[in-house]
Amino acid sequence: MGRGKIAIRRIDNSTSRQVTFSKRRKGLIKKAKELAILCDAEVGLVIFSSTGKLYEYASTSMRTSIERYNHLKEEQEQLLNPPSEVKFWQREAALLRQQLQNLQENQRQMMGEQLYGLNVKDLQNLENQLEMSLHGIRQKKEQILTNEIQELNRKGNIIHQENVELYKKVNLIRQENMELYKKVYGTRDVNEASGIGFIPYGSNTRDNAHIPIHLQLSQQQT
Amino acid sequence: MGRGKIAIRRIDNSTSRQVTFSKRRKGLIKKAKELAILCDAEVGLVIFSSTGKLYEYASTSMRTSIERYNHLKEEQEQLLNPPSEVKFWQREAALLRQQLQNLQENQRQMMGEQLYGLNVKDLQNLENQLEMSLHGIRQKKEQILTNEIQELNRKGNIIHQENVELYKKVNLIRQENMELYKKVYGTRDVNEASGIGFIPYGSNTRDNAHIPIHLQLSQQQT
DNA sequence: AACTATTGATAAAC
DNA sequence: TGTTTATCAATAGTT
Repeated sequence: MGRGKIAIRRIDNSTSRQVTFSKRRKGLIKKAKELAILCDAEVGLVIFSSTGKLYEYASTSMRTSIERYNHLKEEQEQLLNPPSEVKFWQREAALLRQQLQNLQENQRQMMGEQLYGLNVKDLQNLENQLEMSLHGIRQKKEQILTNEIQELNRKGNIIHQENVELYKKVNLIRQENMELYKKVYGTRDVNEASGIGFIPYGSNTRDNAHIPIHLQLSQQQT
Repeated sequence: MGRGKIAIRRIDNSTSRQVTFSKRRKGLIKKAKELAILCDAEVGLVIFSSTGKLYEYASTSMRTSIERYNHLKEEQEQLLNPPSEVKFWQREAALLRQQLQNLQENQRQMMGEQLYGLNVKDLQNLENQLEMSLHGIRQKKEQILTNEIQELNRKGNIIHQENVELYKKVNLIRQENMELYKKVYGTRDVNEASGIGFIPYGSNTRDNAHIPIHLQLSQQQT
């Protein structure tokens, strides 16, 4: 693919060899990336130029890929060896990897991706499952809210009770105060003189002192 | 590049994902090979399919490439560390690699490849160098041949001397024999009766018994 | 480094 | 998995 085709053998001219290296290296890494993304594969690529410079690409991380490669190779070499403890862990890892994959598959479908290949029944099941999940989640949420409201009501009532008690005390003290005032200044109109009036219980502007005050909910809604 | 272009994101359909994986994996490995050959690079490539299967390509060997990668990475990490014995060997290795490369370059030119970019003077030098080499080689070869010829001549002379001695002995014995024959059978023609003639020294068909026989050379010529 | 004519890779279909 | 074909992408040679 170019102005002309070239034979696949070492390019003699060092300049054009370097140019080609630069171009093709870029292309190779791009293709490696695409493979990893398109096909959900793990790709590790190292390139040493003829001058010893390193270029690399890894879809996850080079360390991880190399480790995985080494483990796999060791595994292959152990096919003839006596079954050891290693085998157990290898199976364990394979199992976990499988589980992880299933889980991912599931989650992808739950997220509404990767629906290709599912028939109506599958989709119905998925829908039902999602609805059940949703129902459970809403129920849980409502219960939490209900509990919180109840708790707030309880606290509100307690505070209201305290409030009533306090009003009573205040009025008692005012009356005592008024008696003392009369003894000191005579029978003049006490209210006008002091500016401090008797406040009967239940004279709030809001006429709701009997019912608990509904406090603002502290929980944020998502 | 295909019937239609596709977005670079995970392919949902697992069947076509596998098909694409197979095709692109093949293509990627091909391109990796080409890069290695065309540009004289060392390439290592590992691919794990989403099912965990390993596919790999290495222009030299995967172990080698991984080792080289690890060493290089360690080297990079040591840029901040105190200069150690490792540094020395790293430089040594770099030096050797450079030397190796120069040598390869040289040899390639000596082999008549990679002559691009050389001017007439370079070419003349190269030619002179080659001619000097050739001269030395021929001289060496001729000396070996000369020595061999001398040695053969020496051996030939010895054999010839032995031969002469043997002839003399044979004739002496024949004469003894003839004397005995005469005593037994009288004066009849001894030669016709026995069929055994007197062979005088020097009566060879080839009249070269005096000069050493030039034996066939055992050395093969290249 | 930018530009194209070409070849090569590959997506889709079978 | 292999083959075919239409199309897009990579790149060899050039400026």
